[in-house]
Amino acid sequence: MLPEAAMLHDNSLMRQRRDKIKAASDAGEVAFPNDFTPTWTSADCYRWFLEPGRQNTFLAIAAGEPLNPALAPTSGSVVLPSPRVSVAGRILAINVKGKVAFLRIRDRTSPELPLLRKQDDDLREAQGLERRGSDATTFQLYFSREACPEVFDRLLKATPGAAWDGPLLDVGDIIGAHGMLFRTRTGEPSIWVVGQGDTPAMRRLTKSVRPLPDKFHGLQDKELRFRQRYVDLIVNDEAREVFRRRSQITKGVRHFLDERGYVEVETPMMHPVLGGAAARPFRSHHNALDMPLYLRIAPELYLKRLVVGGIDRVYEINRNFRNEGLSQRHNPEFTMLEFYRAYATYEDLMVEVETLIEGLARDVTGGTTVPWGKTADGSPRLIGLQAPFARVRIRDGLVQWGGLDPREIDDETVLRAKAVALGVHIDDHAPLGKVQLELFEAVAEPHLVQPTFVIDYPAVTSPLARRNDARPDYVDRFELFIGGIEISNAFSELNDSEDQYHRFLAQLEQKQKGDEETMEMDLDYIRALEYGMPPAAGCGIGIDRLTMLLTNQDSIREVILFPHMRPEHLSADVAVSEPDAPDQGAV
RNA sequence: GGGCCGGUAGCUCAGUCGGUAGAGCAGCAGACUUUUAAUCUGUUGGUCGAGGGUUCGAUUCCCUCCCGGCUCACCA
Repeated sequence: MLPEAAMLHDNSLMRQRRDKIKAASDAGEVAFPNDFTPTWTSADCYRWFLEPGRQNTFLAIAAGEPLNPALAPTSGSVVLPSPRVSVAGRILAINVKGKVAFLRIRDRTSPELPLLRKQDDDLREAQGLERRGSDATTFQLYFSREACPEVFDRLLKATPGAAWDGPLLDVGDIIGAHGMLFRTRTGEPSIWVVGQGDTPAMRRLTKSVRPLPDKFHGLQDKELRFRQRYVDLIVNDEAREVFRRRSQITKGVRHFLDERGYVEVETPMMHPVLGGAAARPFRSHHNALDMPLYLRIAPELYLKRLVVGGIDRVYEINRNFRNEGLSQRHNPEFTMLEFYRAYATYEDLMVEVETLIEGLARDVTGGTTVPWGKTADGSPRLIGLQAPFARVRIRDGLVQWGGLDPREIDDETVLRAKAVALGVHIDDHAPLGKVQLELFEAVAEPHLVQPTFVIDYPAVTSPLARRNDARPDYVDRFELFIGGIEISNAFSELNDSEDQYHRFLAQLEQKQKGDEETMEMDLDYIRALEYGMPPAAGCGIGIDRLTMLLTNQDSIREVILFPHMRPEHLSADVAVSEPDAPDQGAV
């Protein structure tokens, strides 16, 4: 039985928490209110503490109000005026200590807190105070029974005789609180929670019926982390950081391209004709039109139609779908940036790509040297992302890493023998160019850790790329490898409609030989080219893989919020429905 | 699809050379007026992934299946 299956059933912890909802309802409260407006975020609060004179322990009193005797300063405390603040968030820890209590909450600004805490530490150090030294992503609320006895007894402590004999709050609940800013004896920026008039010190806004995972170890099971990403995001700081960076990356890409005059577009994700890449598609069907459709494997042909239409600089960031195997680096749907630039060559795009990636590394990681996995001795492997990147020709790579003599590069017999010796499988019907490419990938990719543009691609493997003027069997194309994985693929675009037509024909021939990943003839695309596409170059960048690189994650599933999984209910159904099965005897 | 490893409390894990299981956290009861993985005392909680076999007895051994992780192959 899957752990999830068990969780579909109620358990004692959940029953207990549901009873607490009922206790609140019975007391006349709205169980799930939506009338609380936080006025400050946790980051707002932190920044308040960064102001001069607020680094050491102090007690805050509400500005303009008399000192509340319940908030009597401990001996030696400085008293500072504080604004009254309302904050809201999810409780990540409850710590009741006699007649005081501490809650740690998280809100939408929590990712900013580690940096703010560091700034705070720097200020404290400059004044001869101890660094707090914490990278906590939660913000602290302080309660004293004296300041808010009704809240304290009802929400945080057992109250004998109450509808529910115990604290009504649990870790995981979402609360709204009101109070003043102060620093505890240990210097922790906190809110002294205290009500004001009709404003209660604290209210529960949402009850969490399911208990959260272990507060220290978090959620470790990868399957549960991916299936229940919401829980992963609640309890695992690293997961939140990965997706914060992913958002920065896509924003950074858009900013970079927008600044250079590119126009963002959205083209069809359902294609009547398969094209733009070599891959197996997902098939669908339109009922009203009674026609087959493919989920797109690449946006390329539509984007180039737009270049024909006069959008000389165009890009799209969106999903591609490929009906192929799953792996650490492959998800059936993945996010691709493609951009096209008229009057540019693939060499121009190399500069554009290395500038983009260097800039993203700076924006997202703060530098151009990023850690990527570990070296053989266990220390972090470092990748330098400062431009320019290295460039290597496929034939040079075959010589350098494949141990081939330069004269053997065009000898298919020698290459195939080499492939067999290395245990690399290459189709018998593959032409020389494809043999070269596959052999190169086998021998060179492990060496392509530092960013490297691979160039000199054989024309047969690139049916949409422009031929090299001097050597028509080759195309003006590059692939960018970083960390041993392919990050980008780009080429000068073929805009000769007649050549394009014949290359599509060649694809059809490949298909008849049994290749399942060929493109189809796209006559409308040929027609578009016949109107004339300006000379152009285009580039694709795998956003998921780029995110892996800039977050040091070795699996694509760590950078996709909801990676593809087997359907969960197959196993859960068995476990859950068994007691009610109508014909249990007939097995 | 092949190979290797795994599934034990809500979570993180230990354990049982075959005699129906433990810890920490969470929960519950209590103590504690500045904690931050708080601490201390007591305590609840388990169809040991599912089914079958061997056995007096299976969570443990065997078989099948389900689910997952890693890995190889195809692919970006």
